[in-house]
Formats: sequence, structure tokens, C-alpha cells
Amino acid sequence: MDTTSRLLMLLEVVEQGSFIKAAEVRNIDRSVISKQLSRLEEQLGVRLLNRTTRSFSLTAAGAEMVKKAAELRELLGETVRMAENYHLEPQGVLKITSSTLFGKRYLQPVINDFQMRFPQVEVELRLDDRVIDIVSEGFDLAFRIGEPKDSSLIARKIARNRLLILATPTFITNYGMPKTIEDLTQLPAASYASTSFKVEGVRYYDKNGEAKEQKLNSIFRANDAEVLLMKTLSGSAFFVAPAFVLDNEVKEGRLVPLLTDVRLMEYGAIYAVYPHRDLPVRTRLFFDAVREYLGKDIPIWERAIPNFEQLYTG
Amino acid sequence: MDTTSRLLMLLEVVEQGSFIKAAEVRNIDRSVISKQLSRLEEQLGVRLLNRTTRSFSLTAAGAEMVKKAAELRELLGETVRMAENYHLEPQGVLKITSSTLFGKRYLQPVINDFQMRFPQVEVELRLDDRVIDIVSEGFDLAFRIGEPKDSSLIARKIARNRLLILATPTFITNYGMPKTIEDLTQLPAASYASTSFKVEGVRYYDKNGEAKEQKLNSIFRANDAEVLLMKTLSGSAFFVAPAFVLDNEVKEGRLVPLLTDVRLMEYGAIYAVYPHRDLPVRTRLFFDAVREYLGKDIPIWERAIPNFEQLYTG
DNA sequence: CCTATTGATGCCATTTTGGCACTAATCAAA
DNA sequence: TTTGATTAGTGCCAAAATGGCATCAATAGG
Repeated sequence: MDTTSRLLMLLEVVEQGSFIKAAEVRNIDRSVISKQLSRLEEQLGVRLLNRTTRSFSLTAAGAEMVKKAAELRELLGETVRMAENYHLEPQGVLKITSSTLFGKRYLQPVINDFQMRFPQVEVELRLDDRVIDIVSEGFDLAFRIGEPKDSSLIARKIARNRLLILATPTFITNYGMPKTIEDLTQLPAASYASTSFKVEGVRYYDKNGEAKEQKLNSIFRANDAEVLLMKTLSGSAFFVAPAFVLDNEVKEGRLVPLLTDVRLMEYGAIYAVYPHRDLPVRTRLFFDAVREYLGKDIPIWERAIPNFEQLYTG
Repeated sequence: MDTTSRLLMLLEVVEQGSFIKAAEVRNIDRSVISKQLSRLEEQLGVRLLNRTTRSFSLTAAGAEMVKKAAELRELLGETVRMAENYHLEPQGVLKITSSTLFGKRYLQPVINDFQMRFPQVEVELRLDDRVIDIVSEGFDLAFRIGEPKDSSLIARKIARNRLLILATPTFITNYGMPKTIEDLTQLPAASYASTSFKVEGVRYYDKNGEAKEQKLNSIFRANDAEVLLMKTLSGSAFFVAPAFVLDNEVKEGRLVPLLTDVRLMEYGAIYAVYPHRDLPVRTRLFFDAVREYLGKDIPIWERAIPNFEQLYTG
């Protein structure tokens, strides 16, 4: 890491407001930020931040450096964009793996677009809900849901993964509307289960902000979210579903969110995972296309759920 | 190394005209340049250089990138200079070691200046002609003559080290003016000799450009260049001297360069050596001050030798 | 006044870097 | 055309830098 990268890191820290947030955005440890900024200060011979143990403020010098860092980022961006004008037509094979539903629903349209623009890129998409060793199998890019584990890979969060508790109006008529989260134990649930992994409860924060888990009474388990959704639509179970499995079911009233005043915990996030620090062009172009398609703050799937920003916030 | 550094490397390569020269300027191996530029190309997805095995030319994209790299260097320089405005008054101890004569003659004035400007910096100068382990003895900066050996240290060439063959007019009258370099064996020489190291001959290129060495007939040996110079001035020996030992002896006619049509080999160079890649501020400021004092292409001591650029060039 | 949060730090595993030796190819001179 | 010197590329290895984890210390915020 060089002076420029450190300056950009400083900029990000200031924009995010804390070391931790900046570290999360970059998917690195906060200690890295701490160490690199210390080195930057040593290198420039200037104290950039006034720190307390829990926060910081910019010094005058720091503020100037942040301005310059912004200019640097701009110039560097220009440079890269300029290089892009000279890009060879990207070509070769792009090997991607993803969980089945996410791939079908959200990667497919991006791939279509991408191949229209870059016809010489072949795409190989492996849909598989098991975790795959992307290095040994030679994948360029993987999309995973939950928390990234293998730290030898680079993981970048590309979207949050909020949950909903869903049932059909018929279901509510038949079983009654649950009033508290504990009521869920009395109701039949459909839940995800694969060989390696089972959803057995729903995590939430109680009114004191403490993390809790409510067990579920699963009468139907499957390792395919679409199947679970179909089961739910049949009216014979409710479903604790990640928002991304939904299409227009809520907007059209076919499914109703239950217990929307409970603050549900997010189920990890959607991560893009790749093996090397520097992506080759075709991979980066595709990666950028996916991010653009999904959206920056609010993922595309959440926009189909009316008022979702206010739901499940406690 | 990040993209910016690689762009700056590209810029330097283009400015220097070859990988090798750029590598020499930075005191790194050419392979590093080759590898880093390849990575830059991969990263930008653009071929920047058309290569043959022995040379290269810029592609259109490469030319654009070089322009941008120049802008980046400018902006980065501005940023650093801006940081310097906020520098804390440098303070602390600066431990320097150097060969005796070089230190006395060329570091002393720089140190005086430096301490006028930064009174809070204490300087410890150790003059010693033996090679010192700068890491274990805690030196910040060392100045060495010859070729850098210890590759765990960073060495930067700060001046070339050209040689002359000198004698007094009296000496020439008494012994006759040598016509060929072989004549030197007939004449009494003063030469450098320490416990670890002896000068026994003078290296040069013959008219075919082949490296040769002419043995000397040393009648006086010492490990102190000033003593050798005094001996020479007494008229009883000639002296194969590095240019930096001279003051105004040549300009004032007290010493005369002999055999100026022989192409003498440079005796290594003057190197600054330091232990870490990133210098702390006080060290870097001092280092810069030394470089400014010595001069960029032609070292300060060569300017006192009339017409030296044309002498000993074969 | 307490406690969870945040930044700093030391240690360790992993990755990256830089150097060396060797290869390959070309430029230039005979 | 041949030959030799020069210069870039490559694989391998040792050394350095990086990133992550666990721990510490101190405060911001209730």
C-alpha cells in the first residue's frame, strides 16, 4: 500500500465517519485502517487526526489532505476511465457461481445485458447452493449469501439481506394474525434446510435491543427458496424469507408481511467473492454491472415491497 | 504497490527511455519494473507498451496514461508539499555515518545549514572509513562510496564518482609527463589502503572499449585521502584521486590532471543508504538537503575542475 | 455511573515484493 | 550473414509487508 492508497483510505474514513464503517465497506479489519493511517501520518510528518479511543476529528492538516485526497481520487478515476476507452474488446470465459435463486433472478438479466455489449465474452454460470471452492474450480467470481468465511478470498458486500415474515391472506384468515413473535411457534412454517445448513429459528432484537432467537415450527423444509415460496403461496405455511426471493407478491397482495413491528436481524448480506485483489477487466466490468443493477443503498428487490424501509425496524 | 505507483513507474520508465535506467534510478531490479508494468497493463486492461525483447515504444493508450501519470505525480507532489507546511518542527536525533573526507567536506556544510533551519534536531555524525552495520548501530542514514552491498538496505545513488590522475607541476618537471597509461608504472604513486581494502591499480577502457587495469607503483599508502592529497601536493607522488577529494587545487594550477585522454572507469558512486523504505521527516529533509547541495547531474566538486566534462572520456 | 463501542497494539499466518539466475530475442557491428 | 552484447521476460526463493485476530484501554452515551 502506498501513499496514494493511504490518502484514499483517509478520505473514506472521513466520509464514513469512523474507522469501523470504512473497514466494513472495504471488508478489511479496522486494525488495518489504524495502522495505515498511522503510517500515513508518519510519512507526511503531520498529525492528521485528533483521536480519542472511540472517535476522531480532523486536524487542519487532515482537512487539507482530505481535500487533496478527493482530487487524487478524481484524477485516478479519470485515468482509469481513460484507459477503459482503449480497452480491448473483453473476451474469454467468465466463470461465475451463485446460489440458485439469486443467480436466476438477478444475475441472469445482468448477464444478458453484458453479453449484448460484449459478445466475445463467454459466460459459464454454475448455480449451486452449496459452498464451492472457487479457487480450485477456477471461478472468477462467486456470489454468496450470509457471512464470508474463507479469508484467503476477497469478499465485498454488494447488498444487505433483510428478512420478512410472510403468509397469504388465506393463511391469516385460517390461522389468525399472530400478535407477538412468540405466537409463531403455534403456526406452521416453511423453512430452508440443506445438508449443510438448517434454518430453525428467526433472530430479532427485543424491545431492549437484545438479540434473541425465536424457534420455528417447520412443517416443510426444502433447499430451494422458490419451492418454499410456492408452498407459502399455497396458504399452508408462513415463511421467514429474505427479501430477495420476492417478486411482486407483496405489492400485489398475494403475500402479507407479518409482525412488521418486530426488529428482525439481517441475515448476513450478499457478497461478491473473488480470488485476487486485482480483477481482470472482464470480471470487473461484470462485477460493476451487477452492482449497478442491484442498486447502491436499497437493493432492487426491496423496491417491490411497499414501505419496506419502515417495516421490521422495531 | 498500488496503481498510482505503477503509473509513476511507467512515467519514469518512459522518461528514462529503458527499464534498466529506470531501475537504476530507483535502485531496484529490472525484473520488478517488468512485473509491475505487466500488472498495470492487466489492471487497466490495456496494452501500454509495444515491446521487443530489447526496447519498447508507447502505444496510444500508453501515451495517454503517461500524461495522466505526470498529472498524478504533480498532484501527489503538491499534496506532500502541502503537508510539509504543517510539519511539526522536526526534532529528535539524526544519526549519520559517512566516510571521513566526504563527511567533513560535504556533509558538514549541509548539517550547519540544516541545524540553522531546524534547531531542534540534534545531529550525530560518525566519520569512519570502515563499513558500519547501520541497522544494529541505529543509524538513520549512511553515505558510502563504491557499490552498495547489503541488499537488506535501501541504497540511492546521489552522485557519480569520477577519478583523475593528478600530480604537481614540479612532479611533472622532475619525472616527465607520462605519455601512455603504461608509463605510470615507472612513476611513484600515492594510493589508498586500509585494513579491508587496497587500491593497487587504475581501471580504464582501452581504445577498443575493453576494461583494463593498470597496476600502480605505490610508494605511499594511507587510509586518509587528505593525507594522500598532501603527499601529492608535496610533489613526490602522483595520485589517482576521486574528484570529490579536490578543492581548488586544479583550478589554481597546483595540481595537473595527467593522461586526460584515457577513459577512466568511475569508481562506483556515492550512495546514501538507509534502513527503511519510508523515511521519517527529519531524515528525508536532511537527505533532500544533501542532494540539493551536491547537485543533480554534475556533483559540486566537479565544478571546481575546469573542463572536467571533456577529460578522461577516451 | 456503567457498559458497549471504538481505536490501538502485538503477534502470527499469508501474501506480496524484490532479487537472482537464466532465457529469449533483437539491435548493431563486423 | 553472423556474432556478440544488451535488454526485457520468467520462475524461483528469501524477505518484507499486509491483513486478521485477540486483547487492551478509554470514552461516549445512556
